[in-house]
Amino acid sequence: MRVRRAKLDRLRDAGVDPYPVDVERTTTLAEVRAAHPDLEPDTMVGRTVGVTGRVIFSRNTGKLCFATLREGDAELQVMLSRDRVGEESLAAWKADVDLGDQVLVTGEVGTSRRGELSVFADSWRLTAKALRPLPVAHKPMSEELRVRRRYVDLIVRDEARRTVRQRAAVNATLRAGLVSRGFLEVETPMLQTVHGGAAARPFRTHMNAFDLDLYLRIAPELFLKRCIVGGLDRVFEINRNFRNEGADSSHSPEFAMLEFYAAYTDYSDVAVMTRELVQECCAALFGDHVARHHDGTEVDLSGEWTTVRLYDLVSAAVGEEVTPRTPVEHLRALAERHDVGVDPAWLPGKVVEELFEALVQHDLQTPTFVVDYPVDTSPLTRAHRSDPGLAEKWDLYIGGIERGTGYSELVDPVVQRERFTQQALLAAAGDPEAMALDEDFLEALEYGMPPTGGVGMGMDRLMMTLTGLGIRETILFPLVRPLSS
RNA sequence: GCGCCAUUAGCUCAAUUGGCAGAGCAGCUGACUCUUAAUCAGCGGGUUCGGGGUUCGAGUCCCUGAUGGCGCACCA
Repeated sequence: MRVRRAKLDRLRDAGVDPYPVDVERTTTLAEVRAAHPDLEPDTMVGRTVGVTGRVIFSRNTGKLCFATLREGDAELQVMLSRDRVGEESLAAWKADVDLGDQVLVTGEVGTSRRGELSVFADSWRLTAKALRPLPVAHKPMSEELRVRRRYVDLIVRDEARRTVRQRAAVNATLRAGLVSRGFLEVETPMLQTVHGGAAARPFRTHMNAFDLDLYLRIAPELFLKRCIVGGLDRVFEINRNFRNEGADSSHSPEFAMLEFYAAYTDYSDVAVMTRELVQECCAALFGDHVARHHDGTEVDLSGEWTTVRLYDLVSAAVGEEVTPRTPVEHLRALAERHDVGVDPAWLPGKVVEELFEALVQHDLQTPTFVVDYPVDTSPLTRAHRSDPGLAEKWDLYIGGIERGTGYSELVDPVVQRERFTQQALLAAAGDPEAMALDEDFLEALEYGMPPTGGVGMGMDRLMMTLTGLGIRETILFPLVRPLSS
């Protein structure tokens, strides 16, 4: 760093602009590679180009210097010989150019005697001097440094760049897939006066102009449903949610979520759409419906996906039939028998879900829709059309982790008000994640909402499903605790 | 929030029972017109995460704080 600052000062004193604005790039490294795929060794093509890139390797054999430039994903060798650039310019290259610097090299395209495609420089100039050295190229960066200095990670590591592209491809594929199915992309508030749509603790903030306490949204659900009330029959949103909870390898305090709602569909219809959309994303990345993780693991997402009822899975796991009518005392006894800790305040449905999470969830490796959840833990879902005590809800499991959820939405304003009132009782009893009563949302429902199916799917989790990476690798700049000075 | 482990040169890591803090790469100086993780010769580089303690002596042991990783809890 000190040495490079000194070089920078020396360059400025010599009248060299280390950060010029007029750089005569005529083509990209990728284009040069694409245009000359199969040249014989030691040939010149008679074409002069101006290429730019960051110096990532440098080799000096005296009167001939080699450097490897990288620009995005493309790499190309440049060669600087005394014969072509002259003694003075070659000496300046050796003295001034460090690994990590960005340069413009103008010269003829050809191949070295060893056959490496190269630009034979006639001239060169700095386009951006690097004051900090790149990390050693052949040792992995620590995970912490990769996250804290993602820009360096992107310079150094192919996989980091690939992950960004894959995420962009998944976003584009989902948008295209939803638009082609007649969905409209909307953007709903992230600053909300009442947080709702999920059970989670919110971040709080304050608006000075209205002297108003606000929440960062934990889900867009209640606003997207307002869209349905307003006659926008198919809507979706891909955007950030914020939850003030733990951060680990599968949870980030801000995370991207896809939610979509379609009038005149139910939870079975939207399950099919969800499967198709995930398969389309997989195909966009890998060409078919098998996800290839970076570590070589393959995850088969093809074909129809299994659908199993929650109570059937729990019944099988505990060895006796469990139904929505099973008394909560008996459920607690079953939990104790299987070493599953339960809170005495929990409703029976919560105990059943806990049994599922402890005994079944991690075995659901292949894509599985777990359907028909207890109604008492699903306050925004309509009751099952034929099974009392159940709600028309599914959770999608892949690799033992929940990847998304879908409902036949509760549209009855009277029942919805009762559900909110029950949540308020839970909140009064000390449950910090109980949903708040949203009077404006209830008013919207009172104008009449058509039957609607809806889905929420974490985008980061989808990326994890497809790539096998941890959540902090799928997010370009994940939140990290600041270093103390 | 709780528990366990880690933090040493720009980067990746060593350092025996508590006994002179080291290597590779990067950097600097020099040689070399076909290298490609170039090679060869030489040189410099440290608040061992911060603070306190035990000891003749601490990277190493004890206390404390910071940050990170993993596990648990909560959640998606």
